[in-house]
Amino acid sequence: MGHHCCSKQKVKRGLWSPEEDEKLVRHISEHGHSCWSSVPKHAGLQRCGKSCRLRWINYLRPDLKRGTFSEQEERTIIDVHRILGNRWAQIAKHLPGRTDNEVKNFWNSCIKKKLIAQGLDPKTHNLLPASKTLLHGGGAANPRSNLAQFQTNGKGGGGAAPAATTPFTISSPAAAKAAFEVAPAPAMVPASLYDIVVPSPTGMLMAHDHHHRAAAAPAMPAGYPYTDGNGGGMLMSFSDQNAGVHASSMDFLNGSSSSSSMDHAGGMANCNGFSASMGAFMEETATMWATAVEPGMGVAGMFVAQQQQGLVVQEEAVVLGRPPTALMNGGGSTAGCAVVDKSASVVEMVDVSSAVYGGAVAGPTAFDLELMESCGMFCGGAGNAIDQLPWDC
DNA sequence: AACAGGGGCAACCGCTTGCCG
DNA sequence: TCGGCAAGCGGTTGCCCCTGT
Repeated sequence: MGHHCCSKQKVKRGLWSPEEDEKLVRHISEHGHSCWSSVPKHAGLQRCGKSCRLRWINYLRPDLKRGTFSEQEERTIIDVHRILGNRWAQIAKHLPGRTDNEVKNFWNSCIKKKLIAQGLDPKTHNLLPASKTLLHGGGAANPRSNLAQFQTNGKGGGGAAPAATTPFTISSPAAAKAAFEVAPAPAMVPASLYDIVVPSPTGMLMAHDHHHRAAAAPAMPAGYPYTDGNGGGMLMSFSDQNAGVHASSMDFLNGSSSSSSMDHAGGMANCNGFSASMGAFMEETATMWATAVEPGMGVAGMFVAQQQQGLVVQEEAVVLGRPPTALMNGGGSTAGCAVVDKSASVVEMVDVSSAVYGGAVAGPTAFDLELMESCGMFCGGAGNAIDQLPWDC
């Protein structure tokens, strides 16, 4: 069955010839494509408008990158896919010059197989059952759960598609707390794809800030793009304009924070277990954001204060009662801060001049709200298990 | 050299969404 | 509010090419 638009006319199907390509390119460069259904007629093509549109978007557009995917692109796809699932168009938006079709094909033909080969379920990014059995067999007990363990013990795990594609499976603080506390020995996250291997049995995907926990923090691997080279890792910061300046740093690895703002931001009572679980969740989100945002995309979506310079700024802000942004002028090679006005649903980004961005951003910028929404952050979005978190915001 | 099988990729199909009258 | 149309999107198909036998 052809397209409804195709049924009205005799259209050619199959591969496009160079002549057809040339006609389409010439027509669009001269007249644009205000209405795709009229393009084939005006361009002199025996194709349906839909086919023309696809050909243009996936192949003829001048801004397409083409060629093999870089390691960074691959990592981005994996990280964003872990959050968004098979939303190829959304994923492709984080890869300039790549189309959803290209990303989808690359995933199906390459990444998917790599994940499976490493014992990961490409849908959930969890360890496959066989791998879990193998890895959980005699592992040493460690209360610090890694991502795979965290997800495995959440409510979703597998089964129905929505849950399966949802990277976060906390159904409630209590459930998360329980899941976290009874978590069996963690398994190592298979190496190479996530590119972060810590030399400890914890298998954490990300180290935490060594400014606080230098002795305990696992070192980040050399070359990991979001570290300071001193072993420091990710750090998330929150501030609440309603409550005055209220910045905090989160120590995800150890399930604690330098202030109570995590619970405050979550709109719930203090709960150590939840803080730990929430930390894992936020860490995951941070990973995705940090990886998904590419230089030069016009999107400065970073909710992560990075490395110790950022931490110092945040802490100083608390002490001085000044917005952390006021303390971030110069001196740090990498610093970032997000200011969140929950009541007005406004998120401002300020100065994220890190290697991640290639120094492309300076001054207030727009946060990647679309991505946040996709992730179901801040009670937004629908269809994501994270929505079920009783966040009061 | 011929054939079979598999992988990769371009294109298609059909459902969903958004816009407009 | 509803229906029609166009665009967007994800899943699937089928062709082509490469590699192994």
